[in-house]
Amino acid sequence: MESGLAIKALGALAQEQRLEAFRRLVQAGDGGVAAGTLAEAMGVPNSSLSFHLAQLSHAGLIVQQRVGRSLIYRADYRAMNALVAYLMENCCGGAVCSPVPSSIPQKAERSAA
Amino acid sequence: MESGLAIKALGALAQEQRLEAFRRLVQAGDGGVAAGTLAEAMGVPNSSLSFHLAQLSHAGLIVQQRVGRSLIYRADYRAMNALVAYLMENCCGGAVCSPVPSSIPQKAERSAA
DNA sequence: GTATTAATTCGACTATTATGGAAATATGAA
DNA sequence: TTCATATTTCCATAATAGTCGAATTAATAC
Repeated sequence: MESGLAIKALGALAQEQRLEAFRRLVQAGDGGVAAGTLAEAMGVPNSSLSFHLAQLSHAGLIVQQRVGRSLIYRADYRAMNALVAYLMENCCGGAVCSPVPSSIPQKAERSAA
Repeated sequence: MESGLAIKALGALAQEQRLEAFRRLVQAGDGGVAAGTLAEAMGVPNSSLSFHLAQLSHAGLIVQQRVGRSLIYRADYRAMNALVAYLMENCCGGAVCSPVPSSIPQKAERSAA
């Protein structure tokens, strides 16, 4: 991933409503969510959410698909993977950034405290 | 990591100069870099870089330490770890986000000791 | 065709962020 | 103390981002 795209993706996620919207889309999985449904669930005006979805979309983090009158949005996991990979490669000293998802029992905390 | 802090960290990295500054600090490792040295290396006015360093600092991604007349800045790897972990847990479907950046040359020089 | 539903784009506004020179603060040296 | 260095804070300004009602486009149904 190129740094300009990473910056766009980071900026897209760096906002309360957008982060929440993205999280909901991730949770919704492959089925995705229609724009209006999402706006109502979040208690945000349609036009505001539309603005935020456009930003996420422009950053490549979500994709849209028209189904009848609705526009279904879905998280693009590959883009998210690419972003996480970028951060680990470029911002974690080139070494392992100890990714450790919480479900895995942890052996020991390193010197950290 | 709490979502408010994640948003701050994401926002801190979502800017060209700040992302570059952070990357340079990561590369510099434990020795850190003085503010002025970094500003000159990046070709950015001192006052501008100071503003950006303050943002990174406020987001918890870097720390500062005075050494004589200089202020040395260092990347805080734990904060970065926490951010990556947050993204993987909350924005990758709760499952593995297939991080695997294949072969990274392990640099081995880090606080682990 | 008109009406209804779903969503976006427009427009006007407010708020936040970024920029960089000048002034202020902090340290160390003569 | 006075001078030089290192960096921040202040200030004014420019630029970008966020908000949301109203107008517009798109699809479907009657």
